[in-house]
Amino acid sequence: MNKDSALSDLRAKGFRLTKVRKEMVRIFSENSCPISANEIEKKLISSKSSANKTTVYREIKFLLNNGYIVEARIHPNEISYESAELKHHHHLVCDSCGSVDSFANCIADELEEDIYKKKGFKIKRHTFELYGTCSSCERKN
Amino acid sequence: MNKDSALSDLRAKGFRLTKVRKEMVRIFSENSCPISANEIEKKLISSKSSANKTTVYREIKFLLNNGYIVEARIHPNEISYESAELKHHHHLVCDSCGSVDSFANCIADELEEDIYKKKGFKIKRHTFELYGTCSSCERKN
DNA sequence: GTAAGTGCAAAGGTTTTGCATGATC
DNA sequence: GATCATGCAAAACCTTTGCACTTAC
Repeated sequence: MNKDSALSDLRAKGFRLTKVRKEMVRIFSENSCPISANEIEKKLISSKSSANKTTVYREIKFLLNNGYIVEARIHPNEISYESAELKHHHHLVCDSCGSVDSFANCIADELEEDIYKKKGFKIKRHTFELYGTCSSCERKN
Repeated sequence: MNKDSALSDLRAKGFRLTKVRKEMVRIFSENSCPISANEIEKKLISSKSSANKTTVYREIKFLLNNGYIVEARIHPNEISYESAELKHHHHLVCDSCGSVDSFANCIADELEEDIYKKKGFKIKRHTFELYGTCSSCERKN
């Protein structure tokens, strides 16, 4: 998402522009890879805008409910989030080093009509994450 | 998985056939939809073979490590599992009623070579779950 | 009998909730 | 000054670990 347009958008909708909110909007706008509540908390500390974990969770929920960010489940037992404005894509998660790359190929759209016709199931969203070994870890073996 | 072949397989490998293990093998062999530790615990109680949650988790880990079951992440904050012998498939999860259907279409295999050529990333496994509204919930609206 | 499997209690990690305080508009 | 946002403490979840007991072989 674009930081400035998101902020003026939020203001126009009557939401308050607090320190944490502005910082989190900035973090998501500058970050190309999904991040967890824990990582957000660390980034807030680094930028000298530290916030309570509860606040981080509440702000995540706020940005999620208002469509600024989306979920990405790249780690077990931890939900990550990224800007909703990024072009539709999915992730390549390395099992060895944890690095996250992204790729754009996706057939969900093509499946959508087919599955609706066959099963009457209306797809709204989907997850599609690939796990394996990245090139640099592959070279080490 | 086939219950009897799984049990004789386990015996052949020198593992013990305890009550919980036999029951869980049966549950996974008869269940076509992914289930969580919590749901397994309930099924064990129903079949009068109740076991401690810890035991359920340990048995899940055991069956997972030995290749009898696989993970399916269809719910947030909860891991589900299903028989590893089912033909490769993915899930249609209804946001309204929670029902889980499955479908076989998957492009991960086709992507595999392409992504390896382009990025050097070696895909080992993947998630692909579709969320939306099932036909019966769609009719109600 | 010996190892593998179990139960209990306790703890780890992530996420949520209640309530009083503080900041934004 | 009225809400919305925050912090703290506590709790709710899911899952794991340590240790003593029990069971399958």
